[in-house]
Amino acid sequence: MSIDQIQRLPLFRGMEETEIASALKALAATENTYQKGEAVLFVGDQSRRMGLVLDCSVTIESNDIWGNRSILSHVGRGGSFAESYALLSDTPLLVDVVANEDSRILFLRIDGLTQACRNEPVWKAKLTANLLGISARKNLHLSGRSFHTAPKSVRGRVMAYLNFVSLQRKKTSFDIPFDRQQLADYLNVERSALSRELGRMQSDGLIHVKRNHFEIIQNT
Amino acid sequence: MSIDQIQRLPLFRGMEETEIASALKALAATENTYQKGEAVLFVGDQSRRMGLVLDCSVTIESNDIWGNRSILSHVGRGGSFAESYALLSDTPLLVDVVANEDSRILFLRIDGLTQACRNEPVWKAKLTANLLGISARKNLHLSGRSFHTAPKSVRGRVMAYLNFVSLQRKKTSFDIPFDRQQLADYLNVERSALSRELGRMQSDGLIHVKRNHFEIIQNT
DNA sequence: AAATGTATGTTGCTATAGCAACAATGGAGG
DNA sequence: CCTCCATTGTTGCTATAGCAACATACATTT
Repeated sequence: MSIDQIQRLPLFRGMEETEIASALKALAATENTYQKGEAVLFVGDQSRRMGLVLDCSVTIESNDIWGNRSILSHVGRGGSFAESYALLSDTPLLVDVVANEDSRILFLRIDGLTQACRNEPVWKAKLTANLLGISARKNLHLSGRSFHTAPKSVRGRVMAYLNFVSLQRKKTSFDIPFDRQQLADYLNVERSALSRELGRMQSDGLIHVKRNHFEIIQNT
Repeated sequence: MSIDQIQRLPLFRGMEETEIASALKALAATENTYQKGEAVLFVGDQSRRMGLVLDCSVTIESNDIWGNRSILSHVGRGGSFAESYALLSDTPLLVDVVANEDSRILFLRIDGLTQACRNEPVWKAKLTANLLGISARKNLHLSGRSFHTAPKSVRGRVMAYLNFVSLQRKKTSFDIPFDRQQLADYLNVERSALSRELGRMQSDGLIHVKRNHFEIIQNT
């Protein structure tokens, strides 16, 4: 991976090449690849390392005893996951992290990042600041998901989600990173109920759907 | 407020008295009081300041157009809120913050905390590190709420929540910080459906309820 | 203690989400 | 082009969550 690709990652933004090098060394960076569907981290794991998605994407999900999956979020290229668990390293994971496609993941050992030491290196301060921003953003994402699952009706949830994506992309026509089952699991509804409702919304003239491409039709 | 009370706040943990003084000054700390039910922050606000609960508690909630409330979290004494919005200061609030009782709030201007400057003062590094920990913890709380609202049945949600509180307090008998309506709004269910289900769970011998005191009955 | 207001419990009705089982569609590979 | 497999759509049944309206219990004030 080229250095300026790394510099573009949110985590390393604003850092000099030499600083990144020090950081990667101090954080015991290791890379790993995962096949589609393979678990990157498991419920119950106590990871001291956070993950950084170098290629493709992963899904953060919770699976209960009866096999019901609930998707908490989707992390794309450049995104990170398990920072919270790594920082609070005594807390076992409450979620699974699963590769969506064949993915490349960089692991960084960030416990100890919050232990202040004398003569702190510059890279550490920058990295902490970046991580703080990332954590803040993740908070908003998690809140976002709460909003998308708050409405009681399937239609309400779909609208909340599509509306959000549309605002984010600043387009009324867009792809979503989920297939039907995943979208259902993200919105906490039944797949068949979702399909049914999407059909109804389409005949009601609210949206146009094809596979994972959506278009929101403006009410004139 | 006495200095060692302040030092016990998670945000200022591990900081010397002089460091805290510098920090409070640099963060333009201001205090304010709110009456029960009064809004501390409104949806749409763009606050550059985070809030710190000095006394009593506040609720983070989202109210839709039809008056349906959804409670995202409960922040007690020493807890903080709106850090993410303050750090990402161009992002308008998606939630209301409401005082649960007559509350005292300390506001701190933390935007700019992530802008690195030469010769960073020690207090800044410590504060950033603390804030990172707080943010991480908040992430887990938000995930937690997702788990409590993931089950499709009212009973499932109640059990998920009570189980969690019980584990957290390490007791099978405890008070919860919500009244019925608030618990219903936290779990995203109807208050009457919640009451009905609590009754059923009681006659099924799963729990014992009185007002906001709960007891989980062990299945022998 | 009476009175008032708020919180909680109760209940019948109805809409709809979940479920299961099956059908159709679309893509990938031979 | 055909086959196979994964994804998506369809549909009838049933349980239950939501809703509304009312009843009861509890707390607070005078």
